[in-house]
Amino acid sequence: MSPKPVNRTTYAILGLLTQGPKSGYDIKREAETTISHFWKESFGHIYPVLRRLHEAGWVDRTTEAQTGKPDRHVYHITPAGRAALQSWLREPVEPVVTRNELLLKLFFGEQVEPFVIRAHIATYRQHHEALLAGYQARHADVETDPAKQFKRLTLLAGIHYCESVIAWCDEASTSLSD
Amino acid sequence: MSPKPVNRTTYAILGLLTQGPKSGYDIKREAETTISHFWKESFGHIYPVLRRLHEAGWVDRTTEAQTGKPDRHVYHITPAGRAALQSWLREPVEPVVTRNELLLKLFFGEQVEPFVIRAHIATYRQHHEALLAGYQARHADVETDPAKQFKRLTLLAGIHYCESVIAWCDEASTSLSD
DNA sequence: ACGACCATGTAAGGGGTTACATGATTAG
DNA sequence: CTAATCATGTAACCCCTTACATGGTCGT
Repeated sequence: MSPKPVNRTTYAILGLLTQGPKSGYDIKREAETTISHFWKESFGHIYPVLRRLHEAGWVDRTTEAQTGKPDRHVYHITPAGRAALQSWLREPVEPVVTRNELLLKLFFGEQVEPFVIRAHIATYRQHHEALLAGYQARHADVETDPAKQFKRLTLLAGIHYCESVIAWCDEASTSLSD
Repeated sequence: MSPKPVNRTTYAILGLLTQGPKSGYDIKREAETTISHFWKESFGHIYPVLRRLHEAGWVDRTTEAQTGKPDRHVYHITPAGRAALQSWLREPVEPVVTRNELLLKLFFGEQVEPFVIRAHIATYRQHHEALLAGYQARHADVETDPAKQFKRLTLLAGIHYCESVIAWCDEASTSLSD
């Protein structure tokens, strides 16, 4: 019940735990299949944060002994954890500027031969086309299920984003070829 | 001429120094007026990095004595620094997943009353509308100057991005009101 | 035989932000 | 009189990733 953990990993984990008890390993897997298009977590951070969540009383822990593997620690969100998550959900979202390395290279593009930047943009476009295809497939899977509305909307955000990137790449390529 | 600095701040600084010699203070100001829509730097990082760039021989430094202020250190990019920048510019851009806190809150939206999420989206939309207006104004300023093509394209990316966010917000709002 | 999956955790280290310390000048 | 601008730098701190350590089972 001591120092409140406050980083964003905290809330990602608490959120995933509202969908059922999970081990650290489960949390990683679940994050990869559900929120990975806008959120990544690593084991090296998940385990220490789970420990702090436990100390803060935001999660309970049960241990399942296993043979040939480390004990499996299963975490359950507590009412205090749920309250902490809700209070975070209600807080306003601070706008942040995301660093974009492609744009940084483009901005200093005059320092290299034009084909270098054109190639970067072509790769960037391809990457976002692949992402888009993935999002569209996953979107189709959840499109008609009203219980998956929130998930659907996060995928829709990805779709819009990729489409805008692709359109920009095309404009930029044209502009750089003149 | 010792340990190569390799972080991204390094290259942002080197890039800005190709446009003329600058002090740490100048670099911060310049970053804010040119690349701030996709890149932020803080003093607490600029000064130590400049020092390492100097030690690596990627920048030269001249000192201007001043009255009532600390000495002004002006940094000039060296040929070695320029080569380092170019080699970085030629390297492929690694795709990264950017954490998006709004989407994380949305994903766990069922944990709070619907109006909470709707309000977050409305704020998000407003914010991106304001950004869009700014980008459009700056884009108009550079639209006809072929020497500012790269800058123009980074602004265009911001415009596309904001438009896609706004369109998504509208779809999401409608979907959440049904 | 080899890799993937299961399962936890630590250690090292980098990258970055914020706050602090100092202080003169100038504009509103 | 207050805030902003100029100007440098340090210290504390957090957040997070990568690599390491360990090792059994299962599929191909």
